[in-house]
Amino acid sequence: MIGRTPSGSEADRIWQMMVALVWETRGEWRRKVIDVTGLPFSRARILWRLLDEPKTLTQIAYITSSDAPATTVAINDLENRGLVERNPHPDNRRTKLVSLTSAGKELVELLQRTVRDDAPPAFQHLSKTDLAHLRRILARVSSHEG
Amino acid sequence: MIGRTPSGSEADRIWQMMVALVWETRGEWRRKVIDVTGLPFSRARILWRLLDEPKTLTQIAYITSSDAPATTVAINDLENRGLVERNPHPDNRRTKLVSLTSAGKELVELLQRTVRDDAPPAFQHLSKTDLAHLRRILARVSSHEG
DNA sequence: GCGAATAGTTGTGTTCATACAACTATTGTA
DNA sequence: TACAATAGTTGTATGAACACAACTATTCGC
Repeated sequence: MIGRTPSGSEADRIWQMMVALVWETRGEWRRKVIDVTGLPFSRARILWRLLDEPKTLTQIAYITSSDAPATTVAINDLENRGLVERNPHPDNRRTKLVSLTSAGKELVELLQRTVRDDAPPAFQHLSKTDLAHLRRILARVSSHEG
Repeated sequence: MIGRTPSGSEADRIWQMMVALVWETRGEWRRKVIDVTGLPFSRARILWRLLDEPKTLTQIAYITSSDAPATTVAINDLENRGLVERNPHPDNRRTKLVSLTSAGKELVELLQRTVRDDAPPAFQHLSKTDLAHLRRILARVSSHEG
């Protein structure tokens, strides 16, 4: 369904090729995440993001682009499953820091090990030169991001 | 949440960079699609796929990786909105061909015009050479797909 | 200290997605 | 012809996502 929007520039068209390529693989990957974790995808996604560092509910709401009530419910769910815990914030007693429990951490690490987001076959067959080009270009785009 | 799976090859790592890049843009894009069409995303997606050619319900179920009942419901919805119609299949009276009505076609074309999936800014700033590399590489991957 | 703003919780209602069971109609085949 | 497989429909149940309204607790600015 992507790669069909005829937008302006050459960059846009190439971008859309890239989106199409990636998009096609996401369905299966998503299902695998759900399978391995036994969690709804959006919950698994929160766990993943907590691996770096604990986050407040407001931060989580922002990341998931949902609102405060939805976030409370999600964190309640994860807390009930023993994957996450609320801790008091050192500086502000209004806010709570959500962090992974050891079980939560293990689950994310399991996810990383089992649901390998490997490149599709055609991608694996690219030449070393092409891969180098691609890496360089993507790195450039990523670094200019945000 | 992506680009964090430490898989094997260099190709895998680059692939994951690409996924991360694309993934970040999808939320907003999805919301825009919902906004413009006034449809749930999954419905809009079906319309999009029908632009090429009419499809049977089984084909649509496969594309959306949902089952037959869900597909019937989705198509009923789109039909009630006047965006889609069921026609008899010329060769097989069991199957029905779903095609866009003129209103449906107009909606998809509106979508294509308004929800432009433009490349992110950093992408726009790539050199002509890099864009050419990228185009060539992506084309190679796409053509080897499936 | 008081009022406004912030952080989070609880509860409600709606829409979507998903999965399954049971059914009709048609086609293909032993 | 009878039986199995295919295509689609209807109904039901459940879980998720999303958006509000109303609330408590805490903090910040005046």
